[in-house]
Amino acid sequence: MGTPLPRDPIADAQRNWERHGWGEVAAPMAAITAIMRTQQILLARIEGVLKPFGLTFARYELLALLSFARSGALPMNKASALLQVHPTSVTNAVDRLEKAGLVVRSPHPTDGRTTLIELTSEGRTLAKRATTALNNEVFGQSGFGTDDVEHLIRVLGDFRKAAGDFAD
Amino acid sequence: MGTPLPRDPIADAQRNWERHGWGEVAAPMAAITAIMRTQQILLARIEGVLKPFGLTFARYELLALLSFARSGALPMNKASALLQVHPTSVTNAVDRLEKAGLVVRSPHPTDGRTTLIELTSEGRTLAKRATTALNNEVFGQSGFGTDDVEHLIRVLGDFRKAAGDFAD
DNA sequence: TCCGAACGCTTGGATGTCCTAGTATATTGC
DNA sequence: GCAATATACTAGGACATCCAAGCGTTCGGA
Repeated sequence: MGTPLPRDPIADAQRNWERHGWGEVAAPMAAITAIMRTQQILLARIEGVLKPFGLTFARYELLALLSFARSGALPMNKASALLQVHPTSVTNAVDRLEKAGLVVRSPHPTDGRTTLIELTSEGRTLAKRATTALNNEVFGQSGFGTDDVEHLIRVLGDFRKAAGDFAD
Repeated sequence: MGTPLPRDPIADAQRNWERHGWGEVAAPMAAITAIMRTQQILLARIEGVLKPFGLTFARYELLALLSFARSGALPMNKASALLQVHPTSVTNAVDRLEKAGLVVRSPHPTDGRTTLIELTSEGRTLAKRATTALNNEVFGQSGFGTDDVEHLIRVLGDFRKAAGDFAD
């Protein structure tokens, strides 16, 4: 977005919270705000890597999910649940992926309500290439130390579980 | 989005990554994906609390920022830099806040290019009330332990600094 | 058996984010 | 002093997300 700021704006916000009598919740506020900002940075990096492939993160996630499905196909509601996004978001992504020839919609063999999303061979190839790029350029250079990665996985996993994402 | 999944989809993705020969980057991938999902959950909670006030998170952030400015006013480019969003996003937020009577635009006294955003008294009052609600209903019940909060602030702070957010 | 409730997907609308381009004002350099 | 460059904001467009509604299909209890 531009040049680095002279000081960390989130640390400033934390101090402001404390100064206004909200010391009790200043730290969680800062942590949550940091998560929001970190997500924004990571998303920008990911989108940057995917752009040459004509993909966005939302579309890539769907392609990757399908590529791990045994048959290369999944019902739309299943994809919605696994990606944890609203069904209309999946409809949107499938529309565009289908237009790009990366997936096709097909009717469910036994349930007339359900639509299956199926990877085309182009889709499978592109998913592989995009995954390689993301692994090399983003996940392989996350900037997080090994211990920190483990800690994040644990802490955020507990949070997601408590939020009702999964039973496990 | 619905019922909890039987298993953690991110842990599954991590296993898929390992199974396909990407063991080296499977953990960072899982950590990053967890950050994306956690952000989504937190944002939904925040928006839920702000909805009764007629605010979204983007608009709230701008109100809060202004409420901490000595004069209750900031140039748009300053707000854009501090909130770390694109200038057009600030334009968008100000348009809506101004329509709601919470802020007003005024010309900069010495620089004809610059527009100042100024809190109205309604804006200041609403910011206070919304902050109280967020502190009580979100930040005060984040679900993160004290140690984890400190760890998140440190790890994500290092990450943001390395990403060029601030010099400090 | 059959009708109401539940489920699955899509359409339309509101928001937010970013990018690109355009207009106006300031600053800089010759 | 004036032209070239830089800065500040806004308009228009592409995407993504969610919610509310509508339509068709399936399930379940009387």
